[in-house]
Amino acid sequence: MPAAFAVSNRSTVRRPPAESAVLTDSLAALDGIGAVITLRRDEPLFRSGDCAEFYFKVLKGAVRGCRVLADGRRHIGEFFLAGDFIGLDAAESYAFAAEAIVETTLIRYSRRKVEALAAEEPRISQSLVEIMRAGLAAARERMLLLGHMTAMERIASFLLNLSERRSDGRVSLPMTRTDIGDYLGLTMETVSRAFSQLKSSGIITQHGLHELAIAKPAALVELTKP
Amino acid sequence: MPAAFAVSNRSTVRRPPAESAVLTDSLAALDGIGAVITLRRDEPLFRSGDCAEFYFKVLKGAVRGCRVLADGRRHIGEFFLAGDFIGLDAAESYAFAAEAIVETTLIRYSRRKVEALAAEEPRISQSLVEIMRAGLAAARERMLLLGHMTAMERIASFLLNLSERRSDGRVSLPMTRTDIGDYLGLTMETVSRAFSQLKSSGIITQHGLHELAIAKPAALVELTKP
DNA sequence: CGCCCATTTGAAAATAATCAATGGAAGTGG
DNA sequence: CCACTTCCATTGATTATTTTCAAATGGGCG
Repeated sequence: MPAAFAVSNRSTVRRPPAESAVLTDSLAALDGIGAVITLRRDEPLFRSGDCAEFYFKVLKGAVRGCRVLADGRRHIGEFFLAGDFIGLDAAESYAFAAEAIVETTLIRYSRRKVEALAAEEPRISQSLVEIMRAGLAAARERMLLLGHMTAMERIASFLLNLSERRSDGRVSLPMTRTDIGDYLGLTMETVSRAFSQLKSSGIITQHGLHELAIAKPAALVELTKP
Repeated sequence: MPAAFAVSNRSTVRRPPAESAVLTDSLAALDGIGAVITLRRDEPLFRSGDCAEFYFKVLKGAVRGCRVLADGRRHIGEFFLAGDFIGLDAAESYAFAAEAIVETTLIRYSRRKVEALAAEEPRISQSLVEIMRAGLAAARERMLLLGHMTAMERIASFLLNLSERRSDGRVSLPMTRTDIGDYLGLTMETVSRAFSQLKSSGIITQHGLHELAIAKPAALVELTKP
């Protein structure tokens, strides 16, 4: 039962520039058939099990893709930020719920129309396969992180991934500490302690609760490998 | 940098019977263009970074897909058993190394030929996308397992997944305890202790080191959820 | 038959989770 | 606009699970 996943154009996965240009170009053709929608904080985009009628692209804001386990534990499979696609990999229904973390605007594409376009334009279906490949690669990186990294290594990797989405060495964290914990397989307290430690060692500086700057990127990279 | 992944026809991912029939049928067309190869125990199929010239299908035996971290820790991304495809999702080069766990026979397909076939036969490329979707879904399940499950929950899930590949309630474990640990994000010792506990509570019985039977499947299912 | 390597088991140490309390920011309503 | 309320974040102390270190057992392969 496949589900939603994210790939941004400034992807966290390194890819030859030419290829991502192709990807951006051919998918730009989709924008004509999309409708813009807006979600308020904590508003659901879809629920797990809903018929997967649409694809989405985040324009502004942030969305979390999450599942709730039998005993109440929550797992966040993905954060979708500006530029990310949601639901490209769904089968008949979504396997995750998606909720806005902050006020968010998205483009909503009819899956049916996208598939019709893709059938005519091989370049579009090729782009979709590329996006799935990148999603798979990202999922593998995360498996490695979740299976073999310590708390600090996970936090450091997480911050570096987010920082790749901006050019100014800053990181926006619209989500709560609990969200981050559920994403990294840690508790809120462990996340908070790691942040405090990074602050006191001068590796990061905080500018409001939801924005911070990476003062020593090299030191952070060191922390990702033990 | 995408890599290899596994999907069997008796997939661990539940899918409507009609769909998997389509998948099996259209991919059977590939068998004509494949060559059979054999690997001895611990022999590499390919290394990380090798040009991804081929796809493979396991006929008999078992293969592990693994990466080695900077400090020597090893991560196993996937076990490929009979029926599984390897390398379908690779880009230009393989992102994982693949090694035979025991003596293994595979079919080797030229990637170029498969892609030519897929370009002519939309059903084939559709099947490839389906396989990638299933691979992505499996990767998500594993992220959940690695991020939010205890040692015993991981072992129980692992054994149940393997048991779905056979109809007789038995499980073959061609890999070592260390392999299993590297796959589940645990140490060899923790894996061994969990097995001992399952044996002493009568949930599993051992028939040789590399084969066991699940005596109380329901009890094992209970252990996957806390 | 014997050696070697994987496994099992035990005890100690470390990492992260849990429990608990305080502090602070954001949002609500008067 | 301010005060109140609520939720989120931080910090501390304790507990639990898993890892690490170490030794002994056992099976499989030559």
